[in-house]
Amino acid sequence: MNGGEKEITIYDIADKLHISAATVSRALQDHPRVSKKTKKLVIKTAGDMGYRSNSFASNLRKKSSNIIGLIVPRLNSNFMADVIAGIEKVLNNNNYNLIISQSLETMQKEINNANAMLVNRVDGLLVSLAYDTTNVDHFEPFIKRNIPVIFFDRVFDHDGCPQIYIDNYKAAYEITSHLIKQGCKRIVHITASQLRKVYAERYAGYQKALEDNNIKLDTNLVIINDLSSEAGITAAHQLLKMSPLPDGVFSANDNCAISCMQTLKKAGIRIPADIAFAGFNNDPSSCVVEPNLTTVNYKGYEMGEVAAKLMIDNLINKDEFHPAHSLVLRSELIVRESSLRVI
Amino acid sequence: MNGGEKEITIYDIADKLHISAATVSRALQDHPRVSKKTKKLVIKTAGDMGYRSNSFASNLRKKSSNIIGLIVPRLNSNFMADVIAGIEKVLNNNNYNLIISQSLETMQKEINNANAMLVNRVDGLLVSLAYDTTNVDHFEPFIKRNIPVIFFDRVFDHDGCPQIYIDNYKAAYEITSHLIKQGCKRIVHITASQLRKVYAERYAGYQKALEDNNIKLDTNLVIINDLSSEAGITAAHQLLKMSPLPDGVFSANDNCAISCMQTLKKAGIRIPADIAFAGFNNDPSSCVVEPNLTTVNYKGYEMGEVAAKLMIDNLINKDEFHPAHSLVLRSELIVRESSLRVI
DNA sequence: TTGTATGCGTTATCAG
DNA sequence: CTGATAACGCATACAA
Repeated sequence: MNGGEKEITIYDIADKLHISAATVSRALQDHPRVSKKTKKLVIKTAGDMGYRSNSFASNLRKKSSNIIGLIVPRLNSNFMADVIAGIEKVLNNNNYNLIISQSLETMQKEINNANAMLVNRVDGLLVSLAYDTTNVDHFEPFIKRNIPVIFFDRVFDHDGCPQIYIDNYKAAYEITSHLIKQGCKRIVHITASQLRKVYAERYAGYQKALEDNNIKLDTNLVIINDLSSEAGITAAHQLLKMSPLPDGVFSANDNCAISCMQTLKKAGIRIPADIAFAGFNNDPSSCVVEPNLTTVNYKGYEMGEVAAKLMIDNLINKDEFHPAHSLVLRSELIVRESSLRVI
Repeated sequence: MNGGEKEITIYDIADKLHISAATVSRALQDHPRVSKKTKKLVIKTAGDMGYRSNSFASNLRKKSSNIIGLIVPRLNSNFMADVIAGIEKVLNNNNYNLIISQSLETMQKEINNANAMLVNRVDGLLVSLAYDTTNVDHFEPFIKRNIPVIFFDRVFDHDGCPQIYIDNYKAAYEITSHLIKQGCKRIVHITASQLRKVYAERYAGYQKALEDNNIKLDTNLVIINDLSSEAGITAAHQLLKMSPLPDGVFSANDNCAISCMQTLKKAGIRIPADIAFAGFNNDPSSCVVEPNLTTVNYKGYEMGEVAAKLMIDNLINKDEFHPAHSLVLRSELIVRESSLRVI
């Protein structure tokens, strides 16, 4: 019972104009070997008759959908919203559409989503992995079929899958070094699942900075959680129980840093005098919180654009040989009051 | 050149098992009139052969895509990210997929997006309108074809299109009354395009609250912009030039309220003593800013869930008669320090 | 420049 | 319970 009247097809247009369906099809595609006059007539008639091209039939014939799939851990984060906005803009400008789903940080749902994308016959897949994803076998069916799979942010090493990310190691090294320069000696690091390279590398950068400054790594100062606001509050309570009190915190995201900082402030801790703080992401809230949060600027929008552009390039030059080149985007340390000690 | 080997079809499975393609098709759909044994065998063989159902062909036959379209003004806002997360969850649980696009607040792009959705043959469309959309003719092709169009948040009155929103008039009335009770007499209202009912009704609620408290509306105190952070800064400078200085601000979103508040604070204005503040949305930043911002809690996630559920209901009972009922969701005033004056 | 004919892979109808 | 067959609407190879 879909729609009162029957849908118009190219045959209906052909009948009306006493030409063949093939010509109508060609005219609608702006095929070079159709006279200007017929094209104009066909397009006008199509409009008048309320024709809409049937993408099912067209896709079936062409074996491509012009749809790109996107699988992310969560849709509702500032960072991811920016990424998606960037992706959508680029795809839309290139006449591709975007179909999205979230894994909610579980590998099982990520697998289900991947299968749905496979059945929906996306022309390419953009992926940022869930916390607990241990392998990427669920993307093999795409790779086997030469459907490009591009990882961004939460990436995975796989031959044939380009990756887009920032130099997390370097950024973490810089931010930790900065804290040390501000006089911090007992720096807590709050991070998430070490299965994800982003977090493992931030941790590694933190370690290296300590080492280069002759500070021994104290694993009691490393807290692994899910970097949520709630986790930040819990972490704050953990910190308060440490003795001596840490004098610095480097959280792997702003969200967690902010709630942790606020909880500590309520407990009477002075930021940055007692404990200096640094986050990661440059969330809007990072320059709302007082004192403003030192962080790493890490533009989601740009990452989305770059990922989508790389996808488009891959699809356009599908026949040519493509080394799976990866892209490392720039990030920058933004020093704000939360880590600045007046000396 | 898509994929090295040929894609497996139900015919290949049929050949291998020496049964008909029809039986394979039925088995894969778990059709009741297929023996358990055949079903099991077919499903196993399909898996072994690396079969994936061809949704193009299937959709072509069934004339439905199981895809829902979503058009929003911007993807990267806290509110919208929550909405989308809610929508995706519900759709995914019901085996529908989500295809999204953003109008970037322009009607022209909204029209283009709508056309793309039409060609992509979405089974239903969820829409939140751009600032400058003056009519909804571009959704007529859907309505004509009985494809459900549901408006949420930035809605439009149209017979046959359900709407989901909150009572903006009431919320604005409450928040303005609250400011008045705190002693505010010259309350600035910052809002956006009055083409959008959400903003027009908030403005109306503001006016009504003034009126009920015998405060004369002063249109010089009403600022219309795009509610961005930048607009908040500009608004702050406008406020500073007003004399006498206003003693309250009700901004139609938190984002703008926060940047305005921060700018005023830097200029030496005390919040709430000199100027009391209230926003709208309950953005995460609203409880990070100091003083914490009084606002209206307005859960995007729930709105997304409700919209998606209504869509699913519509699609499942497509044959039955459906009055285009609308839904008004609950919202609540959250009073925080930004508007609390110690008396 | 246009027309003819065919197949893309399913699902649904009908018959057994 | 299973099989044969006919659409679904379009794009393209081939013919004219």
